[in-house]
Amino acid sequence: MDKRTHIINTALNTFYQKGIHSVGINEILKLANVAKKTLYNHFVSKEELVCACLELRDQRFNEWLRNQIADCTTPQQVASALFSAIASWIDNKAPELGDFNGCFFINTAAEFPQSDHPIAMLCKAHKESVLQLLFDKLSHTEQLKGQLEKTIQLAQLLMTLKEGMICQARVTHSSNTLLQDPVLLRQLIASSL
Amino acid sequence: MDKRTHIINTALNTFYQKGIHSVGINEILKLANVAKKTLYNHFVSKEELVCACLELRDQRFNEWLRNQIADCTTPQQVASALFSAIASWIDNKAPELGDFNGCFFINTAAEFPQSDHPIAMLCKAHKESVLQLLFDKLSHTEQLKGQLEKTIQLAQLLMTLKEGMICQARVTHSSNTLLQDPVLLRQLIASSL
DNA sequence: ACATAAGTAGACCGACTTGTCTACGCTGCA
DNA sequence: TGCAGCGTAGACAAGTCGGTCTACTTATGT
Repeated sequence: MDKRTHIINTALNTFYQKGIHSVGINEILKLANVAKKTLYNHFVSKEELVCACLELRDQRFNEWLRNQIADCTTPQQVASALFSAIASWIDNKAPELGDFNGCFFINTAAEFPQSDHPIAMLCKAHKESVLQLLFDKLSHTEQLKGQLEKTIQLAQLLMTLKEGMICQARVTHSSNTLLQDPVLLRQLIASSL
Repeated sequence: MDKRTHIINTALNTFYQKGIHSVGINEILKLANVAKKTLYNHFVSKEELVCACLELRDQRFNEWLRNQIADCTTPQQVASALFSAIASWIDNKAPELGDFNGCFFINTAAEFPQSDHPIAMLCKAHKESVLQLLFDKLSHTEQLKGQLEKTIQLAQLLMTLKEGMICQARVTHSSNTLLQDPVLLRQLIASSL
């Protein structure tokens, strides 16, 4: 396999499970069975490696989410698919995303509080791209066609609920089945239509 | 002032703004104008100091939140007060909680991923105590008296929305006014009654 | 066949980390 | 008066970090 992508894969897994500051370059080298020179041949610094990990994660997560909501044609279906997808991820039934350890971007942003830091900016960019993804999907439904304002509102609401689910699960180490209740879901959607 | 609490105050402010791993003991010593021996006279290690910070923060945050929802007598009022309180915190209008930098407990938990670590357990405990606080308040309202199951559900939902608001604001550096819309709020509550 | 590139193993550097220890100053109490 | 006890200032130990560098090996392409 390509050395570069192999390094990024190993680093992403390790960073996601243990955080950035807690993982040294040497640990990644051992896990990847790669010499230090090889790593610094592909990346000028640890920071650049972290950025590559964030980009890969962004790509993978968005693709996964896009697939999860691919077949939805109504806002209700989008919301239902979204929340059950997140729930299955929390329950470690989404192997593409690795063992659940919260949102990699929120975790990483917590370690780099300066908002102008390149790493923090990538975390922000990810959240914007996910919001865009939800917005696009919702805006193609019959119920929301042409209703820009309401579509934005609903996408925002879904994002907030998604983040809440993930963060709660991360800290409490248990998944919240609340948002899979179809009755509650219908009410939630109704409030934005 | 008592040296010990002065150290904890300084440490809490600094850790909250910059994260735990990014802040060395020496930085705290300088900011607090305190000798190293004094610090290690009160705390056996950095970890113990971090724990003291978490406990102080838990105390302050819960007291603040309790005050914010003190006068509420209906679930709608609780939800409304909760979300506008969080929004004002995000907009740096809650001086008791310091300059907004997300949830200290979620940020800290992200830096200590091992769930059995004392620090991670304090973070989890905080979330449970906040949930309990909301549950207690809701269970004293006329509308939810005796309805244990529905009360738990609504408290959970409010928690999820609260976490979502905070995490989103942390990463995107902007507050989301969506949850202050009374219409949406009424629908939300209605789904749990 | 041989040059060039890319790999390995790991010593090494300087900066930084937590935590200990020495030497000394101030204050309050018997 | 004298002696604990708590404080300051900061050197120091022991270890980790990111990153560089040397010396050597392997693979590839003309």
